[in-house]
Amino acid sequence: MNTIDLTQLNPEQKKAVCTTNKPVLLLAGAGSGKTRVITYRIAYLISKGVDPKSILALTFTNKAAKEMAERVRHLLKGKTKGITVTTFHSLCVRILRKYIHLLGYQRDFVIFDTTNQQATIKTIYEDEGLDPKVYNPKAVYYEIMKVKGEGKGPEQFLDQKLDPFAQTTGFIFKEYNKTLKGCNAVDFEDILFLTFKLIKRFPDELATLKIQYEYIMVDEYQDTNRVQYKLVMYLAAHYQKICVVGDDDQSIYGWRGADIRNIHDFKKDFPETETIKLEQNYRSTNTILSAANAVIANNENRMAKDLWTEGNKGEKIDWIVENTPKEELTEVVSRMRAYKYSRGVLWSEFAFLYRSNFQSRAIEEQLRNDGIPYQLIGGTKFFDRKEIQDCIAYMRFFHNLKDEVSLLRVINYPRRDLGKNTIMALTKTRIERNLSLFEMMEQADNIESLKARAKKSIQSFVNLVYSYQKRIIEEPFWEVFKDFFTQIDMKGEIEKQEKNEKLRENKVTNYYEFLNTLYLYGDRRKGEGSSANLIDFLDYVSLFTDSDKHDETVDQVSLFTVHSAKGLEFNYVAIVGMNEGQFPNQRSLDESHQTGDYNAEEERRLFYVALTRAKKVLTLSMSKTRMLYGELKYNMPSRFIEEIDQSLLRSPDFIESDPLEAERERMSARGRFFDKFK
DNA sequence: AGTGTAAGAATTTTT
DNA sequence: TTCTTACACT
Repeated sequence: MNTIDLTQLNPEQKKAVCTTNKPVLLLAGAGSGKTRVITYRIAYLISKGVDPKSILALTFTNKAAKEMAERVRHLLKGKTKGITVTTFHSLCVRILRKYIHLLGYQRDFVIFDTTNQQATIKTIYEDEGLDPKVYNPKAVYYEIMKVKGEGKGPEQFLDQKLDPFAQTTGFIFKEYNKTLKGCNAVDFEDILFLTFKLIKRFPDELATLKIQYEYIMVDEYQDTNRVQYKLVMYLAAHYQKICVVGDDDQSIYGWRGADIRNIHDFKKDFPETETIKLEQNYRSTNTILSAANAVIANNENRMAKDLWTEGNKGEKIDWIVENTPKEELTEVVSRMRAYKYSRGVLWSEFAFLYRSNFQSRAIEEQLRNDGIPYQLIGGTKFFDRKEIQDCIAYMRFFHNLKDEVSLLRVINYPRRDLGKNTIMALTKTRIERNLSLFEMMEQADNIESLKARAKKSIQSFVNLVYSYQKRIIEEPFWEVFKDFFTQIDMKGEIEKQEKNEKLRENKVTNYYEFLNTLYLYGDRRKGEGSSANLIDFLDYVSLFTDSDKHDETVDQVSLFTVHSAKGLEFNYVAIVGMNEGQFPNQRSLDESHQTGDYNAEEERRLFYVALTRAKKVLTLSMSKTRMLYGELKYNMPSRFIEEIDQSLLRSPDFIESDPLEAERERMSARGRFFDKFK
C-alpha cells in the first residue's frame, strides 16, 4: 500500500487529514483549502488500508461531488472503487429506491420538482374551491416546504387553535401529501424526510445502513437543515468517526432551512470533538482579504475566526459609480477589456456576480453588444422551461400512469378536446369511486354526464397511451419517446403556441436539445434494460442543476448569482449592483424585522462569499438610479461598501489620471508575462 | 375554441 | 415598464 505525500499541507491541514479516529469539526475559512483536505483525508484513509466501501463523503451539489471524486481519483491514481462520494439527495434517493415500499410507496416513485409541486398546490386550490387571493398559494407553498425541511408534518398546524391562514395551510399540506403519495411521487424535501422516517420507523430493516459507513465526511456543514442534520447524526452514531467541514461565515441558505445551530452545536452532539481551524487563505490578495474580514466582522453571531494570507498586497479594489445601470455595466466591461488586453489574460478568468437572477439580463445584453463570449449559470433551469417540462410530464406519466399531476399538465396539450368540463366530470366521478384519473378515463364509457364526443376523445387518448406503453417495455425508451413526440407533433404545437418569432425559435431549439439529451443519455446506457433506465433519466432530470454545467475549460466570462458561485474562484471578479436594496436585498431585509438582524447578517455573509471568490482583482459597481416598475428610483451605496476601509478602494478616474499607478500596473503585467517563461 | 382587452403583478437566493 | 392572467366576446 503506497503512502500519501502530505508534505504539501500546512500543519493544521495535516492534522485535519490525519485525525480520523474521532469526531472532527473542521472550521475552514474561505480559500483555506478545505476540498484539498477532504480529498487528502479520503486518500489517507485508503492508504491506511481502510475499506473504501466504509467511506462516505457528502456534498450539496452534484458538481462538488463530481469534482471531489475526480480529485481523489487523481491522488489515488484510479484505485477508488467503492468509495461513496455523493450528494445528500442522491444518497437518499438510493436508500428510498430500496426501502420506500415500507412506507407504502412503490419503489419506482418519481421526483417532483418545484414546477410540479406548485402545480399540485394549484390543483388543490381548484378542487377545494380555495381563493388564491385570500390564501396566497406561494406563501402556503413556502410554509409547507419550510415545515417539511424541519422534519415536521401537517399535524403541526392542526393540533392547536391557530389563525385561519395556518389552518388552511395545514389542510392544504395534508391534501398535498395525499396527492403526491397518490401519484407515487416525492418532492425534494420528501427525499430527505422520508429517508429519515424510514430510519426511525424501521430500524431493523435499515440496520445495515448504520454500520456501513465507518468514516463520514460532510462538506458545507453550515448549510445542512434539520433533517439533514438528523440523518448525519444517525449515520455517524455508531462509529463516531465523523468529520464535518464548514464555515459559519459562509452560511447563506438560512431561507431554505439551513440551521446554523448544526455547526455551532456540533461539539455538544459529540463531546469528544476535536476542533481544527483552517485560517490561512491561499486564494486572495491581502487587499481583498482585508476587505472581506472587515465586512464580516460586523456580524455578531459568529464563531471567532481570523483569516490571513501570506500573499502580496495586490491591487486596490475598483469602485465604480455611474448614473444608470447601462453606464455601470459599460464601465465594468470596458475595465474588463482593459485588464484582458493589457495583461493577456483569458475571458474565463473573469466572473460577474450579482445578488438576483434578473440582473443577469442586462449583463448579457452588454456582453452580447460588445461581442464578449459568456456563459450564464443559474436562472431558469433548462429542464424547467415550459416546453421541456411538457415533454418530461409525458415521460413521467408513461412511466407511472398514476401520476395525475403530470397527466393533467399534458392531457390537453396538444389540444385533443379534453377541456375543463370533461376533466371536471372525470374528476368528480373519480373521487366517488376512488380511482386514479387515468383509470377513470379507461372507464369513461360508464359516465353518463359525458357527451359522446368527449368519450371518443378520451378513448383515443387512452389508446394512444396503451400503444406507447407497450413499446416502452420492449424498446429503448429514448427511441420510443422520440417517435411519440413526433407523432403528437410537439414541435408544431410549440410553434403554434409562441407568436414571438425569436422566442419561438428558441423554444424549438430547446426542444431539439432536449431530444438530444435524451438520446445521448440513452446511448450511454445501451444494453441495459430500458424501463429501469427511464427512472434513472427522470431522476437525473429532477436532481440536475444548472450550476453543474459550468465549464471552466472554455474561454468565456462566467455569470453567476452569488449563491451559485459558492465554492468557486476567479482571478477577476466584478460584483455589480452594489446599492442598498439590491445588495443587501430589500425583501430579505424586510423579512428580518420579525427575526431581528438575522437576515441582514445573512446578506452580509452572502457579500462575504462574493468578495472571497476573487483571487487577484475585484471590481465593485453601482448605479445611482434604476428603473423599477416604470418608475425612476434613486440608489444609495450598499451599507457593505462603507464597511470596507476606503483606502482599499480606488475609482477608475483615479487610475487613469495617476501616472505612478499606471506605471505600476504595467510593471506587474510585464512580470506576469515573464512568469510564463519560467 | 380562439382572440382581444384590461387589470395586476413583477424582483431573492436553489438541492 | 413589460409580462402574465382572467375574463368576456366572437
